[in-house]
Amino acid sequence: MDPKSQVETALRAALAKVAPEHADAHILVERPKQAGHGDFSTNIALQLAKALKRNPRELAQEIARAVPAGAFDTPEIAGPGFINFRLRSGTRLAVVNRVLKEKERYGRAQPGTGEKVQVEFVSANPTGPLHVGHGRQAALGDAIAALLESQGHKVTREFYYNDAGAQIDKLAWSVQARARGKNPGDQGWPEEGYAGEYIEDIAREFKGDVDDVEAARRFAVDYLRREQDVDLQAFGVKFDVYYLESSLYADGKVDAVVKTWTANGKTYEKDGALWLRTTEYGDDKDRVVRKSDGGNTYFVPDVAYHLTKWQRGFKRVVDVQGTDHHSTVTRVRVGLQALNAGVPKGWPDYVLHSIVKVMRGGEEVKMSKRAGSYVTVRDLIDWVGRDAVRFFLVSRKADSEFIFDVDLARQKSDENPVYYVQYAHARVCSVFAQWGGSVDKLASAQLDALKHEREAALARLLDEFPETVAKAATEAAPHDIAFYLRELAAQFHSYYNAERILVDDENLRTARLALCAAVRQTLANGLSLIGVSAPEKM
RNA sequence: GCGCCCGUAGCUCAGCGGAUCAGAGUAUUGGCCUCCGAAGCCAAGGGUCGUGGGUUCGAAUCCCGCCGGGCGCGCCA
Repeated sequence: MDPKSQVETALRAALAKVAPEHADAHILVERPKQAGHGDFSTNIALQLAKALKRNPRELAQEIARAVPAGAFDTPEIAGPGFINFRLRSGTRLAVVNRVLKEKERYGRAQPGTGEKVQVEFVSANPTGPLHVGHGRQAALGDAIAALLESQGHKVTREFYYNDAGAQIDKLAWSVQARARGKNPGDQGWPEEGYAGEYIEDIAREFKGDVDDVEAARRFAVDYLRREQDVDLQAFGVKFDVYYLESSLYADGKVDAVVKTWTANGKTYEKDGALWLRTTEYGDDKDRVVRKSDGGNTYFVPDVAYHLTKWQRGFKRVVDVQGTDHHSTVTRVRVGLQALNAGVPKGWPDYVLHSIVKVMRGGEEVKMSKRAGSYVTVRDLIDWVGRDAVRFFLVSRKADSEFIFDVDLARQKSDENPVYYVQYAHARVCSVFAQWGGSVDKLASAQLDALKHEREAALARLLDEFPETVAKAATEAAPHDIAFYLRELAAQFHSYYNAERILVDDENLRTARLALCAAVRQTLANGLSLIGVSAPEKM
């Protein structure tokens, strides 16, 4: 049993004695930030003081006395009534052996114990190169998928191509116009056409009949999908499923959705259009389903698509999208409800991310040569490298605006958090290279010799990793991992500077090497979750 | 106007199922390499947590108003 569970179990037992009527109360066990407050603490006495009409400190005292002896010293009472636990050194250090035994599995749940889940992200229209917003989605989505996998879930990474809408027509017309030698703004240039340089490339390589819009469309979509794939590959992101919007029409799934709504009595005709009574489900107004010109509005295929997700058996679905699409959240959920297909009310989950601003040389960069009006993922990777892009884009809460400082990310120095973490990993590798012994033997190393507070602090942090990962997975919040890694790297660098690892005393040397190996393993495991490499040399 | 999100140190941001929560990085200043990688470490200064109320023994954290910013409010996707 891990130390935290031991503390929880002991507290539960104490509570049963002191306050049997609250024996099943929720016991919050925290890890105090200040080492002086021990390894764990609980505010349970403060929580129960009122109900029991007791003085919180006295109650805490009584609970503390009732705690069965275990893997920790006698609990202390502090502040208004906190109970602080200090682990015995051996208990605390045991995590080192655990990490070395579990290796890349440390921090992961038993595989195959979870559910079938899906993360949908990027889902860029095939109308141009991927921009930085897609990059943020790719970094977030892939990390969220990895986090869910770490909890034992069977995860499908899915990319949805809107290859059937009006924007594709514009793409085809733009390519056609370029192929005819027209430039943006010329007579005959399509309204709201795509002006980026990449359209010229596509037009140049298009060898088909210029008058055949269908051919131009197919060629352009294929071309851009290939290009996006190349970028995603460079970013290290792989999808399991590419789902084409056009297939929903081909399979009749879009029409089926409209039919079901109508059969369920959820629609009505007005002004020559077909409306869905979304207000029945809390929307602020009803929505048009079929326009007076006969076409569907975009949210019909969206609902049809999400219905397939449900029918494919995904218990949990996370959609990663920009906040500019947040109005679709309600509509997709409501549209699914109106189908009476047994879809739960708040399904699916959404992670909405804010915009990314790219700063370089103190100014915002808005243009890219290739795409014209926006900075591409490829630009970013070319400028700062894949690891830095990944780490940066994942290091903020999704819903906060993100300012990507290109100059900072380029620096190979202490100012750059990516290198800071990777450097910690490389540093351990360097020590092991010098030592030259067998790391495998360290898994069962004796650790009694580790007596410094810095060593205790590292052990505490290592012990915290699994719950950090679990929380990040539940909350779909990869930035927790980035912050954890920074903290672990900081603790390690500090330790490294203060104490020598390769000392003459063999016992101490072995124990310290084991600790370092555990740090390295945990850094590598964390970096892998956010798709960043753990280099042995830099 | 309505809805959602955001407002924490000069700058970029964590913390927000209340207490042991005023934090990190960066910038500034001052130290540390005959010693396992100085891409590192140690130390100092810096914030009435946008603002005004409310709930609570206790609020950056929960509730309401206001101010400031973002995004949505199409028979566009």
